[in-house]
Amino acid sequence: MPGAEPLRTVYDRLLTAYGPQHWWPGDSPFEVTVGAILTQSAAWQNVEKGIANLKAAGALSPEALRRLPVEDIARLIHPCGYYNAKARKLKALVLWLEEACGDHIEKLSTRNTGELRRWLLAVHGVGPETADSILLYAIGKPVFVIDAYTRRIVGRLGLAPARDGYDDFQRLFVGRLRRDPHMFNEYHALLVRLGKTACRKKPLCEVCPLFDICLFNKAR
DNA sequence: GCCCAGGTGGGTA
DNA sequence: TACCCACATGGG
Repeated sequence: MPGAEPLRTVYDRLLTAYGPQHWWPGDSPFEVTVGAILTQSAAWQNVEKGIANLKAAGALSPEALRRLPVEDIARLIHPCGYYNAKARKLKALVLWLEEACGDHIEKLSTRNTGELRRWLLAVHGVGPETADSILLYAIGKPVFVIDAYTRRIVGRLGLAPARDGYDDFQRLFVGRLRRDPHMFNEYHALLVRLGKTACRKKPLCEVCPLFDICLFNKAR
């Protein structure tokens, strides 16, 4: 595949350095889906607290979330931040799940990926990253998730202009790599791992597996 | 006290 | 279409 080499190199190096990341954390496709909403512009540590609260309250199911008043959901997910906004988003999501698949997320795997993505994007609170996280991590579709870490890292490697849009970044990966959900899953998780550790702080650059090919270092 | 974390929607020019 | 802002907690 044309242009695939740099992306393969990055993947191989990250996998060697960090090993499999076993993503997405979550006991069920529904928990993964809820996590995709709660993690919007939030630290995962806070998301875990919200999910634990939902579990403890017996509220981590589509039926329970449809039944609960939005104020109660907001209280349970308080640690996640934007709790009022996210409570409304969860409501919209579980209403959609009932309509889309009768709450059986696994049934969605047989549907056309593009149609499913457009359908998800029409749900309040589901943008491109959230839709793709659900498609890949909850449904197993071969879509590449682009997040802030991915943009930053790809930009620093000089593989794409940092101001490119979501779809531009996605085409970069999907167009140059084989469409393998397992590899896309691992690749995105590894980019987040890198972003959370070495890529976050300048002094840690020396331990970054991509140190020598990072423009950020060459410019210094 | 400040910055940022696995974004999205709505309003305005 | 392209910005700008609201939405909010918790850890470093």
